Amino acid sequence: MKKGSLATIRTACKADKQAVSAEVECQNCGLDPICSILDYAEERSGVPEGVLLRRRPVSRGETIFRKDDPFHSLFAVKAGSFKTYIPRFDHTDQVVGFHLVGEMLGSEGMANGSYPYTARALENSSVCELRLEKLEDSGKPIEELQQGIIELLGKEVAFSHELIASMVHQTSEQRVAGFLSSLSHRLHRRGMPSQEFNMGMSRSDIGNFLGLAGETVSRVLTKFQKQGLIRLKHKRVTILDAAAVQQMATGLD
Amino acid sequence: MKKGSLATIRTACKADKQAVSAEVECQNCGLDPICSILDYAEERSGVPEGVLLRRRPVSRGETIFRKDDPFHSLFAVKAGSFKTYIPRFDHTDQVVGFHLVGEMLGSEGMANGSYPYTARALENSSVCELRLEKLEDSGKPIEELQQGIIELLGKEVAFSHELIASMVHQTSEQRVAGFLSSLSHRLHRRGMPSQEFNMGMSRSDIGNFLGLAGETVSRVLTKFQKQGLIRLKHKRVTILDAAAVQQMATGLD
DNA sequence: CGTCTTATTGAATTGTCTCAACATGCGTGG
DNA sequence: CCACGCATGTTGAGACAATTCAATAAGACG
Repeated sequence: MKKGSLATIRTACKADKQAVSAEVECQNCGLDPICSILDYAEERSGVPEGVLLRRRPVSRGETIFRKDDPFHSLFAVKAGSFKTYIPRFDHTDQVVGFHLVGEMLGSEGMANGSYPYTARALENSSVCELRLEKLEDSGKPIEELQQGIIELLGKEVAFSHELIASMVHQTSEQRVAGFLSSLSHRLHRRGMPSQEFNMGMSRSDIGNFLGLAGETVSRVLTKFQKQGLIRLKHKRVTILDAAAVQQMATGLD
Repeated sequence: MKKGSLATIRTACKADKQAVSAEVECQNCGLDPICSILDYAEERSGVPEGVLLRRRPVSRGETIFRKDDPFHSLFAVKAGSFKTYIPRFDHTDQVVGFHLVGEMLGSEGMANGSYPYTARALENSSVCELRLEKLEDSGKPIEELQQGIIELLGKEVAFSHELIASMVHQTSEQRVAGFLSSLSHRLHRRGMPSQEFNMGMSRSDIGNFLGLAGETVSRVLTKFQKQGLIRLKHKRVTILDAAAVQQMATGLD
C-alpha cells in the first residue's frame, strides 16, 4: 500500500477523532522530527512498511510496555497522559515521570535493550509508535534518523539533570509549584491549553514522584488555592497567577 | 603527522605518567567504544586531524567547560575526578554530578548546542577530548560513531532516571550509603581500586548533590564508621563491609 | 608556621511524615 | 437513574528526621 505525500499523512493525524481528550498537532509532537524524516524517506521507499504506527488508542490503566520488556519501539503520546514507574515487590512503586501530550516515551530502553520502567495510561489516550527494531532489521540505517534520536536523547538527559537539580533541595511548596509550572509549560510547548488543564495523576502519584507524602501534596495545593494562586476542582487545575507559581518554584521548568 | 596502529595508540595512553593519580586503562574508558571507531577510521584517513585529543592534564580547580559555552567536545576522564554544577547568582551552586575515572563528560551539551553546566576538576586530573564539531566540519559523519553516541546518551538517561528514583525518597543514611556504593561500583567497573579510594569532593559538595546539609553527611559518615561499615581518614574511605553498605542503600525494610 | 578553608560535633528549631478520622467522587450494579 | 461501596482526597495532631546556627577541631596551602 503506497502512502501519500508528507502533507497528506500529517493532515490525516487530525482526521478520525474519538472519545479521548484533545490530540496534539503533529508539528507540536516530540516524535515529529523523526516522523518527518520517515515520511520523507518513505516516499523514496527507504523505510519498510509497518515501522511507523500512527495513533493507536490506549485506554486508562493499560500499559504500553513494562519494565524489562525487550526494547522495540519509541512512543509518542498523541492524546492523554502516562506515568512511568518502577514496580516493586512490596507494591511501593516508584514513579519516575509523567508523559504528557506530544512527549516521547521509551527512549531510555534504547541503550540497555530493555525498558527500565513500566508505562501506564492515566486516562484514555492514544500513541504513535516507531518500531525501531523493524527499522534496524531492514538493514538500512538512516543517518538523519540517528541524528534525530541523538537530539531526543540529549534533550532527555538535559531534562533529567534539570529535574534532579531543581528537585533534590526544595521544600514541599517549591516542589509542588515547580510541578505545576512544569506541567503548564510542557502543555504550552505542545500547543495545548496551559492555564487550565487536567492532572490525570493522583495526589499520591505526584507525591511519590516529588518525594513527598500524598497528604503533603494535598495540603500544599489547598494552601495555594487559599493564597489565590490556583483554583482546584477535583483533578482540574486553573493557574490564576502563573508568575507567582513560577516564582515560588525558583528552579523552574 | 601519521598516527600509529590502533594497538600502538592504545598502549601510548599509559606511557608518560605524571604527578596525577592512577589513570584508567583505555579499554576501561567510557569513551573507548568511540575511540576505537575513530582509531579504526583514522587508519583509513576517514577522520581529520585533531579530532581526538589524548590526555590533556587539568589541574585542580580548573574548568574544562562552563555553563552555556557552545558545545564542541565530549570529554573522558582519564585520571582524577570532576564535579559538574550549575552556578547560581547567589553562590548556592547546584551540584548535578560527579565524574570519575573512565567516565564521560559533556554529552548533555550535544542536543541544545551548549553545555548545561560547568565541569570543574576536583583534583589534578587528565582528560581525553573528542572534538565533535571538527568531526562534523569534515562533512563525513560516521554512522558507527552516531550509534556509539546513541548508546552513551541512552545509558546516561537510564542512569539519571535511576538516580532520581533512588534519591528522592530515601533517608540521609540511605543516600550516603548509596553514594558510597555508587562510587565504589563505578570505580570497580573501570578497573580501579574500589575498596579504598579518595573522595575528591567536599562534604558540602556531597550534601549539595544528595540534597542534604554538609553537616548531615559528616554525621552519617562518622556513624557508619562507628558501626564498622567504613573507615575514614580525611577524604580517604575504606569500605569494610560492602554488603552492609549496599544493603543499607536499597532500603532494607 | 600561620592563615583559611573544610570537617566535626552539639543543641534548638522546623518541616514533613505517619497515623487516623472523615469527606468526596467515581464506577458498578441493581 | 439512584444507591451503594471503594478508592481517592482532605484535614488534624503528634513524632521524628534533618536543618540551622554555632563553637571547636583539623587539614591544606602558601
